Amino acid sequence: MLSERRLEVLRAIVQDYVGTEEPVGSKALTERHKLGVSPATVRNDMAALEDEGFIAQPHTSAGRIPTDKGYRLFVDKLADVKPLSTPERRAIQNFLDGAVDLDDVVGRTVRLLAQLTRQVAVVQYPSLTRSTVRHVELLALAPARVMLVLITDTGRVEQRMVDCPAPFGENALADLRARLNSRVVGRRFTDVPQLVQDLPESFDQDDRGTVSTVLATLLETLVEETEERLMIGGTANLTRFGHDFPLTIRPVLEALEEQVVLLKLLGEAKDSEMTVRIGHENAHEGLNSTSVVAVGYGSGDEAVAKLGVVGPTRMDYPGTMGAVRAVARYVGQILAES
Amino acid sequence: MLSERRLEVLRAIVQDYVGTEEPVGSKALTERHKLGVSPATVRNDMAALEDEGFIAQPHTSAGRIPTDKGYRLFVDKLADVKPLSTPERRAIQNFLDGAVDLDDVVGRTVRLLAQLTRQVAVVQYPSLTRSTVRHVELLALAPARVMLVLITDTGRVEQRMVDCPAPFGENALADLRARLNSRVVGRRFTDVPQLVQDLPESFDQDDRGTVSTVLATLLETLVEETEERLMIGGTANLTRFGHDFPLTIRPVLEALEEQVVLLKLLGEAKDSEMTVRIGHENAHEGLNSTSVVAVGYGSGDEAVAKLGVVGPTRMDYPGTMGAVRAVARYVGQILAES
DNA sequence: CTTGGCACTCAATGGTCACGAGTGCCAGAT
DNA sequence: ATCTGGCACTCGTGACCATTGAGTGCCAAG
Repeated sequence: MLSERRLEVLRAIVQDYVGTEEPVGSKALTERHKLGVSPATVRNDMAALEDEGFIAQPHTSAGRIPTDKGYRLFVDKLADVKPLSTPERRAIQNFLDGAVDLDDVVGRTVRLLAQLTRQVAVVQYPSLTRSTVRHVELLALAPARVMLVLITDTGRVEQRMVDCPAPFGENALADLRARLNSRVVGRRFTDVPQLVQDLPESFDQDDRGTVSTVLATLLETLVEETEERLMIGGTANLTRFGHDFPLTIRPVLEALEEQVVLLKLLGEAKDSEMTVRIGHENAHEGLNSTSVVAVGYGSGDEAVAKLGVVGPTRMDYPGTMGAVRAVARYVGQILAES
Repeated sequence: MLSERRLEVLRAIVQDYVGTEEPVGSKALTERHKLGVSPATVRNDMAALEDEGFIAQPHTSAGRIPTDKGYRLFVDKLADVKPLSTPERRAIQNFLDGAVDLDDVVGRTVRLLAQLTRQVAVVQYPSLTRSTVRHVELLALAPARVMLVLITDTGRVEQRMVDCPAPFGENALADLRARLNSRVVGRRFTDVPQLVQDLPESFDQDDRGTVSTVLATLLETLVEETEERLMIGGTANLTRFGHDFPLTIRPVLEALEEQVVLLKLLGEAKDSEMTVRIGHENAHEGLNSTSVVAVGYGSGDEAVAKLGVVGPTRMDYPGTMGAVRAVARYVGQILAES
C-alpha cells in the first residue's frame, strides 16, 4: 500500500494547499517541510499518489492539488481535531451566555460559528420530535378561535391558530388544557399522538368536535415540514472561496437558500460523532465543491439537533472540526441550563 | 432647464442600460427608440445631461451610464410604478394563503419577494411597539422559574425565562396573569409600562419582589434590541450583479448580515409611502452601489413593520416598486385575517 | 530505493497591433 | 436657433506572439 512517507507527503500537500490555495510542486514541498528526501523522490511519491487518485494536477506542468479522495484520507487518517485555545473557549462561553431566548441562542451560535471558522454556519433548531413537552397552552382569542402554544424543554416555542367548528363549551377549554398537560408534559413529542388519541371521548358530545380539531392541529405541528427549522449565517465568507467565483458561489448560495437541501444535508450526518462530507460525497450538485462538517448537539447525551459549517473542500479540517465540536458542546450546556 | 426631449433621452438611457448592463451610445439609442432625431443630436443632449450630472461615461470612448442622480430623476419624474399582472397577483395570494403562523408568513413573503424581483428581499417582523397585546401568559416551570409568553395581534410570539428571587405564593401567579391581562390586552405595547407601573403594590409584601422581577423582564422585552427582527432571502440573486463581482458582492453580503444596518436602512424609509434610496443615498458604505426599495405594511392603515428589496442601482425600478407594493398589500391582508 | 540531470510542457505575463464603438466639434442644411 | 452629417480622435478589447519559469517525467548513476 502507501508507505509512511507517502502519507506524509499527502499530508504536506493538503496543508500547503489549504494555506496557499495554489497547486503545490515537489520543490516547494521539500523546502517547506523537512521530509529528508529530495524533490525527485517526492515526485515519484506524488506520481504514486496520483495513480491512486489522492491528488491531481489541474494541468500538466502545474503542481498537485488534493482530490476529494485525498481529503477523505487526510481527514480519516492523517488529521486530528484541533482543540481550541483557552481564550477562544472563553470567548465562546461569554458570547453564548448572554442569550435571552432560543432564537437568540441559535442566532448567536450561528454568528459565532461563522466567525470562528470563517465559513458559512448552519444551525438547526432543536427538533420537536426529539424534545419533550414542557407545556401546552390553549388561549381562547375568540369564542371559536384558539391559539395553541407548544413549549419544549429546549425552550422552543411554536404557535398555531385553530379555527374551531363551534364555540367551546363552558370550562371545556380549561379542561382540555389541564387534561392535555397532565398527559403529555415531560413526555417525548413522538409519543404525543398515542397519548392524546382517546382524549376527545372523555368530553361531552358538544365539545368533541372542537377538541378533535385542536388536537388535529397539535399533531400537524409535529410533522416534518413545520418542525424542522434552521438558521444560517456567514454567507459573506463565501466570497473568500476562490478567484473563479460566480460559478462557484452561485449554486452554493442557491443550495443554502433551500432549507430542504440543508436539512437533508444535516440529516445525513451521524447523530453522535462528527461527520465530514467532502465534495462529491454531498448528494446535492451545487455543493460538489464544498465540504460539510456537522455534528449533533443536545442538552443531554442525546442529540436534539445538528449544527455545522459549509466551506470549500479546501478548508482547514482540523481547525474547523475543533470549532464545530466546541461550539456544539457549549450550546448543549446552554440548552441544559435553560 | 432640461427640455422634454432630453428627459426622454435620459429615460431611454436608463431603460437600455438596465436591460443590457452595458453603457449605451448615441447610435444604439436612436436605433432602439424612435426619438425622431439623429445620433448627433442625441450626442448633444447627452453632453448636456452629463454636464448636469445625470449620466457619466466610465471612460472616454464608451457609452453613457446613468448616475445615482440620473436614477433619482428617473424614479421621481420619469417612471410609474408598474402594476403586476393578474396571474402574478393571483400567484402571490395563493402562495401567501397557505401560511400557518407568523414565521411562515414572513418566510413565505421573503421568498416571494425575492423571486418576484429577482433580488434580495428583506422583511421585518411586525414591530412590538406598534402592535397591541393579544395575551400575556405566565407559566410556572419551577417554583421560582416563570416563562413569560407575549402574543401580539399580528401573531408574533415572544418568550422569556424569568428567574425569580423567591417562589411565588399560592395563586399569586394566576392572580398576576389575570390582572396583567385585564390591564394590557388590546392596548398598544408602548402603553404597557404605564399600565403596569403600580401593579406590584397590589400584591402581598411576599410576592412583590417576584412580581417586579417578572414585570421588569416584560418591559425589557419591549426595548429595541430584542424587539426588532427580520428575515432576508434571495441572496443568490446577488450573483447576477455584474461581472466585476467579488468586490461588489462582498460588502453587500456583509451589510446584509448585520441586522443593525438593515434595520437602520428600513427605519429610514417612510412609513406610509414607498421609499427608494439610490446608491450613495444609503448611509452604509457597503451599499453604495445598491438601491433599496422599501415600504411599510400593516394589517390596518398603519404600518406595523417594513419590507423591501436590495438590488443593484441598475435595477428595474418600476417593476420592483410594483412588486414591493403588491406584496406589502397582500401581507397586510393576511395579517389582518389572522 | 534515492538522487541529480535534462528535456519537455504549458499557464501566465506582457507587449504590440488592428479594430471599432463611441465621442466632440464644426460647418452647412433646415 | 436647431438639427445633421462628416471627420478626426480616444481608448478599451481581443488577437497574436514571444518569453519566462514552475513543474513534470524519465533515465542513468549512486
